[in-house]
Amino acid sequence: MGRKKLEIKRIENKSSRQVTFSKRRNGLIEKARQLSVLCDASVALLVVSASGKLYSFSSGDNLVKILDRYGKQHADDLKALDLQSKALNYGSHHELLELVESKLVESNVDNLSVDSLVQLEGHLETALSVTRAKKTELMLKLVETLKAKEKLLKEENQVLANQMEKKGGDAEMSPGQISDVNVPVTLPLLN
Amino acid sequence: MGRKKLEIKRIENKSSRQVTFSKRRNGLIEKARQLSVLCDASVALLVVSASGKLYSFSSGDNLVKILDRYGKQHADDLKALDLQSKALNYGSHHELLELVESKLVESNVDNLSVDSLVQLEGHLETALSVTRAKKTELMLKLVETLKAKEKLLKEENQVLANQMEKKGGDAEMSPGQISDVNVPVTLPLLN
DNA sequence: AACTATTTATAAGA
DNA sequence: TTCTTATAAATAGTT
Repeated sequence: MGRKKLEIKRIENKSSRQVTFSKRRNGLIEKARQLSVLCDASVALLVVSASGKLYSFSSGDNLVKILDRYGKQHADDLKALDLQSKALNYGSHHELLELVESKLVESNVDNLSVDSLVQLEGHLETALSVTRAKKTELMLKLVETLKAKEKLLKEENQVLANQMEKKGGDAEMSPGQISDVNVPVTLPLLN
Repeated sequence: MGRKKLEIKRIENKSSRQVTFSKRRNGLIEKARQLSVLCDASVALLVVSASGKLYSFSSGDNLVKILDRYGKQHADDLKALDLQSKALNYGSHHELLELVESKLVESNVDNLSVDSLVQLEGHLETALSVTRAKKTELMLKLVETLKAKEKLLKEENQVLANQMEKKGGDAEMSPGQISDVNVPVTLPLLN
């Protein structure tokens, strides 16, 4: 739907690929929203760019908003615990379960229809997917931050080493020895 | 994009809502496919109709195809075990984990970049969501089947009761007493 | 399911 | 990125 008909195959030019990605992603998300509103459907959409950035839409707005805040908390925890993600995963599932339980209690389980349970399950699946993807995004950011820090520290180290050299003296330190904070990044594949 | 501009709010007329759902769902899935191809992005789309039917798209075709077959196996198991889904859930996760492990071994983990791991995680998330939703769909079908069976049996029961009545005699059976197979359907909310 | 008048999305260009 | 605009695509209402 543009000036020319576009073949559906990978766009080789990088910048036009990015522009198209941005435009079509927005369009897709808007279409997903419209479908969920118009037809009363449960819709979940996850888009991960080639560079690992997450964009998502979910019709389960309430839960997702809760999980957005939750995701921020998660980010802070990750920073605090420095990638000790295992415990956090259990934590997150636990919290989510509590949330679900309270939801079920407040709506009087026994009177729920199979249909509404199925719908709830759909929302939960979505919320879980979004949470996991968000976690990945946050971890990526964290990794980038750490890499940036590492780079700065190495530069500082280099400067210091040069200063030592000027002063002269033994017991020199090779650059990178102290500041080499190559964090062992073990991504949890399944939560 | 039709004869008239349509407000984005729930379509009240049921049949036009269904028609619109069908059209827009197809459109959305096609758009999702195009985005993933054109821009080399990982896209997952789940749509659940108000009646609980699942439609999905995922750019991780390989895994999803495997999981489609896997879903059929799952269906057979469900039938065999008569809704003893708890054990099956563990089974499914276990099998999926094995699949992942073999994938990782065959591609030599140590050489994988963070990016490709992230991409793999995305695919797995999708696959898991699809599996869970498919499971729900299958369970719904199973429930429908059982309800249909129940109805047939009740009718048969009624016929038999009438025949008994004609013959005359004591020790009659009230209809529905034997054939009342109301299965306690406890849907597992989180797998 | 098709058709078709319109609206919408978007490719290219600025 | 953002805006503009010519054109392709999607789809609302109709048959």
